[in-house]
Amino acid sequence: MRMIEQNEIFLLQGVSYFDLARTLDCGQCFRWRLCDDGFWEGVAAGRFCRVRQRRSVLLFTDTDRQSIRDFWIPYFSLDVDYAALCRDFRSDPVLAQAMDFAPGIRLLRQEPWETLCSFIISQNNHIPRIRGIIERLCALLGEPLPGGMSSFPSPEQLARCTLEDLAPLRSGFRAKYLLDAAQKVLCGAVDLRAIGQMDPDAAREKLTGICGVGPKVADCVLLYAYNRTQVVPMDVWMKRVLAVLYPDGFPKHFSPYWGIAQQFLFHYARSHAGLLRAPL
DNA sequence: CGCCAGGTATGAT
DNA sequence: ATCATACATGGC
Repeated sequence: MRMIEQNEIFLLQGVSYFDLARTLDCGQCFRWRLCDDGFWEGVAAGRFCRVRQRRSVLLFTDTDRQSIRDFWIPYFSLDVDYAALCRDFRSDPVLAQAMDFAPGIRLLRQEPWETLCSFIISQNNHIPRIRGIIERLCALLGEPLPGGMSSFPSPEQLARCTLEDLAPLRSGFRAKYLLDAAQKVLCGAVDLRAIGQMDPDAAREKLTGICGVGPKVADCVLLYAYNRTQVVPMDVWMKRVLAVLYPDGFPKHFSPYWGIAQQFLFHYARSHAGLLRAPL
């Protein structure tokens, strides 16, 4: 990969095994929007940018060279050798089919606090509605950023709120969970920095101490924010995949990376609902 | 209009 | 331990 600049637009060339649209639209993140001009715009960790893909080239605007190198490349996992990973995955026929159906999905490295809140909101909810709630949350409590979007509100900002303050989010029963998460993170009962140093079982134990955080939400945080690639969040779709496509369990061979494989399988399952819907 | 959603807390066996 | 049920809301 190499980066060149053409009047305010940064071009990242030689990008492979990457599909921007699928990566941003596969249910791991909720704050990116496709604009009419083909650019995706979004905010991550308090940074706004616009990005578009043309074959093996990524075009960035509203950011700078250093942010791309130090933040956006790791954010999109463009520093990870997916060629080797996908070659390995291909030895499994089910995974090969899922990757052929929708190649290029990469695991994002997202900010832990935002990821925690996002997946608290995700429970028993539709993806379009998850997006709406998060958008209203950021507009209500986040800091305005250049570009028109707002940052994700900090634990402090959220902890200052009452349930009534959060009513405009229309987040239903989840609002009290958000407040509990904010309080526990603010007072140090849950130390998001320390969780980054813990093994997945200890981390899961800590996270599920937050009201509204069960095993599925905790695992989403471990995978999508802490890059614990061995963790597989078991939602209804992955349970169906397991029951129908892997009746003898997931092959052990890829165990350090099953979380990444999960992304292809999750997307494949949702796109073939008819084949997988009935059983559980 | 009902059905259901990237689940979890709660109370009952 | 395991199992059923309620849960707020609105996209489809």
